[in-house]
Amino acid sequence: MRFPSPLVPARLIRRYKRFLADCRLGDGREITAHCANPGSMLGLAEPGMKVWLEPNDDPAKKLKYGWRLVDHENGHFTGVDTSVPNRALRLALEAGDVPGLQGYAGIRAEIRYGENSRIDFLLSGPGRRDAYVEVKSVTLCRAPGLAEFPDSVTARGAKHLRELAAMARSGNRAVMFFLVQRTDCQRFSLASDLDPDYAAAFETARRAGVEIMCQRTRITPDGVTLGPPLEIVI
DNA sequence: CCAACAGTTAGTTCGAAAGG
DNA sequence: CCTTTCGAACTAACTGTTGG
Repeated sequence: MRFPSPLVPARLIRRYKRFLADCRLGDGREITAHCANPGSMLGLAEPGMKVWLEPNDDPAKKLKYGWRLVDHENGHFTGVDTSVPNRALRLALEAGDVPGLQGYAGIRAEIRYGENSRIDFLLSGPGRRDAYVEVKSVTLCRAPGLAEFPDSVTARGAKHLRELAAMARSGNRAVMFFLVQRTDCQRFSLASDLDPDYAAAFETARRAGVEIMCQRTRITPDGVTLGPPLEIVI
């Protein structure tokens, strides 16, 4: 997935009200960028961080920049846009590049299921079980090389796991797909200390037959693509 | 009177649904 | 068919309401 417009570097001044981030551009101008991540962004919204913004000249948009990346200034990046994982995974699914999820003729997004939820991807094909795939964007890293999810309490995430478990019990494939939007991690684990309820729901889902998948992304200011699988250590 | 709980709000995106 | 509209998603902080 390529960014539609070339990103520009900036420095984060502060993030506030979930969706807003004041930044200083290279020419010294201070602007407010849209933060496409309503999560806690633990460790990723520190004032002074180098960030990359996507400019736009869309008159319908109030904010002329969107925050896409954190640049750790050591060659590594973290993607903060929560809509990127779904787009990048869709491209990879269509290209047949996702191990374990290849050869499905039908790829549909945002299909209603469960109790008023939507599944990120419903994969189907002749002669095989439907596969319900839920994608989560992983950005938390507290120990070197170890990516973790979630980064705060997520009741919705736990609900998604229960609904995936229900699909697995009723004979479908159900996949929890963690997409790590960081280039500096090789292993993945659950942040059970941050949300014990989520960790419990995860174990229940796994015992019910929900498959766990986890892949890294390759990130540059040009775009984001899927990378290799991570070792899951739970 | 205060704590606990419920509802609301913020901006953008995506895809589904509805309308022409 | 294409265009427009609509709802859901994301979470924290705030306001308003309720109950002990």
